[in-house]
Amino acid sequence: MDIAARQFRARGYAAVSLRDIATEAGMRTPSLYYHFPSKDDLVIAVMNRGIVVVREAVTAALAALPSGTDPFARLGTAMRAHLRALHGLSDYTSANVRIFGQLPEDLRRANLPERRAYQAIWADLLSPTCAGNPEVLAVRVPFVIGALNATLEWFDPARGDLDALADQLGQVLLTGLKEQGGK
Amino acid sequence: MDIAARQFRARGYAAVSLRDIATEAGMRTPSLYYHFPSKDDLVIAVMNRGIVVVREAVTAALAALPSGTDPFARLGTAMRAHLRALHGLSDYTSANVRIFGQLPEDLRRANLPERRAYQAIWADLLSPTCAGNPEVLAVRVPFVIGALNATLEWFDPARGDLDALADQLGQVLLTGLKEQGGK
DNA sequence: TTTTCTACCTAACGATAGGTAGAATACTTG
DNA sequence: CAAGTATTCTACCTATCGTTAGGTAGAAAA
Repeated sequence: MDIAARQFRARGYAAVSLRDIATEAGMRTPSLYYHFPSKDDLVIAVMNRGIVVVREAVTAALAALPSGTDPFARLGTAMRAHLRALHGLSDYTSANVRIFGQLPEDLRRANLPERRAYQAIWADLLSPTCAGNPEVLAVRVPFVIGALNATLEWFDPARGDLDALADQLGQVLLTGLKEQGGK
Repeated sequence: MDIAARQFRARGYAAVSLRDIATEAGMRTPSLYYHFPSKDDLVIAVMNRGIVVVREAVTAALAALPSGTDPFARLGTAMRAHLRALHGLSDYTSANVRIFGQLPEDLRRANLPERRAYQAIWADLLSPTCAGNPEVLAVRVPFVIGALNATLEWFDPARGDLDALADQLGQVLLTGLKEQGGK
């Protein structure tokens, strides 16, 4: 599964064949079928773990905060934890974000329960910013998650500081572009 | 190309075969080869047009503004035009955003010149928010474009008002989440 | 000692992919 | 109308895909 996640992340869902995965794992293709009944089951397992990993990372980071922490500080912490999971922790979360849009609909549906559970965390985090307006919340939750996930397409943690990125994005999302972005 | 863009947008790059495109176009697969020398050439043409379309839409919207318009009003106008191109105008831009991450590296590289030209527009728009700090600008440009593009994964223009979305996202991006999102 | 399980193997299947060769048809122009 | 060009056709190729069938060596359990 580690190998599958790495390859899915790097090259996409359809472009990675079971042969590719088996080769890197040092075995023959059909041997994979001892561990997974089909490619679909393998990819579902990778996808679900991707959400579990990031959810655990975010909840752990929030739990480490002193109780009564300012809602905006909690948001910043969650953003940082999410970005870390995306760019550093493992390939599962990044693989999930990368290939979710490439999956046929039934595979996507299989990942929806995990995704909804994760979105619920962000709904809690963001509801203080929405004045109890559910329509605003319903937009802000996917928007923030989507904006963070989109960094996967352009930010390279090998060439830039992940913490600096988290700081900058936290500032933009919390205080807006009108706030000058200086040192 | 219209049909190819629609299918790429809906089902991804690898999942769409030349047979699918030809069938919907009312012809046989080899007939496509009269118009495009390969699938790669077809997809490159679609990808490039996708950026051209959104760039023209944004520059036209900006040109229609009275001269001397406030930089933040210009930003809001550009965001709205970008979202319109993504969700309404044509399938080329949405296809581009959807499948760019799925393409093999050489095809992605073929689209980079257009993408860079489009990013230059946003660099101009955003530089007033960065106090002349090039590192901040280098983060904010892809961040804003990526955040807008990410709406493609969760917003359905058939079930929500695109203008309302543009208003909300403009507010969040310009003034931040700390600004309560009310009516 | 007999049986079952684990973790792989080789060989091959049907389906589908992008692509090619060359004949047939449609359209335009002298 | 004839010639030539533009477009689409039929028929086929090779490569690769996910998957299945059937088997094997060795460890674990009965």
